[in-house]
Amino acid sequence: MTAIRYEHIKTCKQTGARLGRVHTPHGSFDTPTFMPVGTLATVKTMSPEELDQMGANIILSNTYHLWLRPGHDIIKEAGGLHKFMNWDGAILTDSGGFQVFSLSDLRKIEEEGVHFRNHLSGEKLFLSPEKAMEIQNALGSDIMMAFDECPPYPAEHAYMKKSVERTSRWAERCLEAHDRKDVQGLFGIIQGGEYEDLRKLSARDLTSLDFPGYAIGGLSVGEPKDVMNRVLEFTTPLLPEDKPRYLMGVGSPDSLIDGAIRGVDMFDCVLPTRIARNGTCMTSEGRLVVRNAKYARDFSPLDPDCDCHVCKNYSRAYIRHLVKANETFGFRLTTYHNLYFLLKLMEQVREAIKQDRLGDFKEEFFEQYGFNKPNAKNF
RNA sequence: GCGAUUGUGGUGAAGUGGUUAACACAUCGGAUUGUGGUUCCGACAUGCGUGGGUUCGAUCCCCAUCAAUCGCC
Repeated sequence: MTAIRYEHIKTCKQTGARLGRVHTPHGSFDTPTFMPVGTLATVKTMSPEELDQMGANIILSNTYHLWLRPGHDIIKEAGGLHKFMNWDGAILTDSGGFQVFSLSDLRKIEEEGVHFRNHLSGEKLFLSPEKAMEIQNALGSDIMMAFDECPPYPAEHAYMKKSVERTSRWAERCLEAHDRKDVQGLFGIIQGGEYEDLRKLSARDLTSLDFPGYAIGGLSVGEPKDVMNRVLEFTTPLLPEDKPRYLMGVGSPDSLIDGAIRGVDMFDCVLPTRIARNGTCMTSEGRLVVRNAKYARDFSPLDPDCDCHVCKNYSRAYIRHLVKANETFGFRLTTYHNLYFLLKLMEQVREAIKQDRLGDFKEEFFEQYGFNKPNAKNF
């Protein structure tokens, strides 16, 4: 019995995008989907009730951060992460592989694992495939991620090859160490940077291990958009059609659509929540920096086309005031709206796939959002 | 009325007889993609209360004047 099962519903005739449903021990969710990020066992500023209200049914949390604080032993004692944070939907945990590279300046990679420093205390730590599995088993997430290496962009082919091979060996060790396969599914992570031969190598290694799902890692690490799209184009066809595909760390509206078109089912990103805390919102007419002075007397909603709780009840002027004054409620409003915006976008993407018109939808959306303008912002 | 002290950008405040007058906050922009909630980067005083004077040169020295604060009548 496997914890995670992918149900393919249909493929968009116009683009090849997939409509599907993923079943987990904590409910099912329709794909393509976006997963809000809750690093420290909370999607910053949002309550689980609000996440539920906005339509989220899977969130991401973090092995690395929860290991350091409060400690996975405490969460295990609480009865697992779901009970600990009072979230009954699905949870995916990142393995800590990325954090070791993004948060720590001192790190040393060995075959056994990675030595690095705790970004909070400076204490020396060691993370390995076995340790990452032990922590995620203790957390009890529905989807666990393999411990991988995420090299920076750009990286030399020679280095990338070594890294990919090591990540494959680590993936095998993860599978070996994971001992709750009946209630937690472990996803493998395809690496290989921008190199087609290495993506092939990585995909071949990992698919031979038969994971219940596959992630594409090493993208959205600073490479241009066209590189990401090209890599996706030659990587998703290497993955089995009966398993979910997860593009890690991607969350700008255009990338979500471009990813879905290339066969991706799941996405996660800190972008909507992070920019929300700095007063930037995603709207159907593009990015809106609500803290800008021009909104001081603008009593219209963030997005006139949005039917979320925030847009129905609060004005730009009010939200700007709260954000400028550093009021928590302001961050809550912008965060709620941004997450709703992306969840709604994915709903529209699914509907477009259903109607075999995702290509048309992309055109319309890009036009309205402003991605087609010469000096278009990234998101 | 007398005495003392102080007058530097929106605010609080450094500072020196000599190129671009610190810094902080506020303000105004920008950034942000497997999380930095109090993050990062930029912009922002042609002028140092006002008027004279000394000097090659004054925000910094001198005089006058105005203002504020404190104290005394």
